[in-house]
Amino acid sequence: MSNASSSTLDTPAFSPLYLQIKGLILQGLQSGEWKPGEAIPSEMDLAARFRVSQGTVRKAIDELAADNLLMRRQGKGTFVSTHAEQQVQYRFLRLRPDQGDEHSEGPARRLILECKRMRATAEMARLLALRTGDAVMHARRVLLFAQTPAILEDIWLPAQAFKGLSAERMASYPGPTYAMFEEDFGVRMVRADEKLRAVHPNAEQAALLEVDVDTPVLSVERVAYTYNDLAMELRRGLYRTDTHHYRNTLA
Amino acid sequence: MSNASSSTLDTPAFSPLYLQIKGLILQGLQSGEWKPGEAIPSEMDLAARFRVSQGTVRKAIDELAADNLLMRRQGKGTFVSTHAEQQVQYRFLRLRPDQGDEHSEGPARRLILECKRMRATAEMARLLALRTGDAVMHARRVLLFAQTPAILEDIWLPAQAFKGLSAERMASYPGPTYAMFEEDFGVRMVRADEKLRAVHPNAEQAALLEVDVDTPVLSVERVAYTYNDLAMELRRGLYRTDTHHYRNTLA
DNA sequence: GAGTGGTCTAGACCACGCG
DNA sequence: GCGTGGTCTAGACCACTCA
Repeated sequence: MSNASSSTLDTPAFSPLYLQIKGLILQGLQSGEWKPGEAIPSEMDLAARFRVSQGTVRKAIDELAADNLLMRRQGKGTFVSTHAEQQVQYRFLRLRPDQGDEHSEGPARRLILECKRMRATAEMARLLALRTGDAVMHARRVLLFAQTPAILEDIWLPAQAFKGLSAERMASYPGPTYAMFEEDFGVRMVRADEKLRAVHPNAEQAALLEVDVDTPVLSVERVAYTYNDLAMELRRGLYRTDTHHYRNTLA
Repeated sequence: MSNASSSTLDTPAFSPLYLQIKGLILQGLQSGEWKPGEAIPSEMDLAARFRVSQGTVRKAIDELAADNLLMRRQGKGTFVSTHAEQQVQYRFLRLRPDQGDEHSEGPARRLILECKRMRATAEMARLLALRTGDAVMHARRVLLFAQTPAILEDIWLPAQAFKGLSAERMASYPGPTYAMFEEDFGVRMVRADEKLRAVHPNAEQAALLEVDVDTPVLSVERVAYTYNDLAMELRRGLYRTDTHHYRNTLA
């Protein structure tokens, strides 16, 4: 493995071996060479393939595991992370009941209110790295915990990557929506940014959440990214926080 | 370095060497052997002291650095993290202006409204691992960005660890409050949990934030911990989110 | 027992900061 | 030029999984 050197620039773009290996493994993940839930080759195999020592491969995998892109399991192998079959379903959902542990309420019920094609507004285009007017899929749904509406969400997706998405599929898929995105469209969300605000719902939103229009609700704007920081989803949610709260840990 | 073995339990409490080393370094941090901002001994020195190889010390330090307890600086050494002199001031503050980068507004202005001793309520006691009625310090303050009130905060601290805290000191200290806690009281906050809700301010809160009582604001309850998961601060904040938002990243 | 990841070591060399 | 952390290697052994 040679160094990515001899650039014409002054900045040598010098990169340690293990970061180059990390990039190569990342390429395999992006290209779909290894799919979510599958095992990647053993450290020894990768070391032989890339002509480096096992320790160097290990350091690359360590970082990818720290980023939640890979999961190591001693004695078994290293696996591509997935939103399915993960002990914690809803990996990106931070809403927790005030009483009781994590999700003592069981899985959420979903009501799909809408799912149709539309054209991206200027702001959607900006956030999703599209052009204004590009086709996007728009879905609207309500999540209920313990028979009570808790979340109203609008989801926008680049139509090109999500051909064939339907309300029926969203309603019938058992498990997290992000797991369905992996299974049906090969799109794995690896990271997301959220902006939170306290707002009042409008009349329509209030009705769907079964609250008064003067009940404060938590507005959550999320942009989710797949490999290589490519934005693939815009989500605007309203969370009821009268019986739940948004939990966060700072370190 | 021997293994922490021969327990009477079935569970061997077996721990890899590097984790034991990590624990020993943590002890040094807790005990104040190395203070925030100072350098700890070099990897070679620590390896000699603990009778292990440099690689084992390195792995222990790697984890402590990943936890933000230590900062590595190539060519210089490894330093104890601090809330002061950190490029990002306000490490635990997630409020960001809607326009402009991080804190284009410059440092916040602080108004200290109150700072006095009181007795812990049952809930404070529970969150701070005290007993109901134990002495706590209570401070109330307003933070202003760009001359506009943005945050109203109540802070409660175990009085025993914060003897001598005064409104004057809080107002005059240049830099983050958490840095003052380190400097004046030797208390370093390493982690915090937050619970967020959308609420309405009461009349007093609304007046202090210069908003109407029917303006939704973001309620942020924070419990901050020092080494060893010891709770040392309860903070209840109200954030205005009309010109700012709470930013979070999920991975 | 074979194969996987996990730990530990020892040694070589590189990149950076500073006197 | 020296000391620091950063990278890379090679080899040994341990712990876990599964056939």
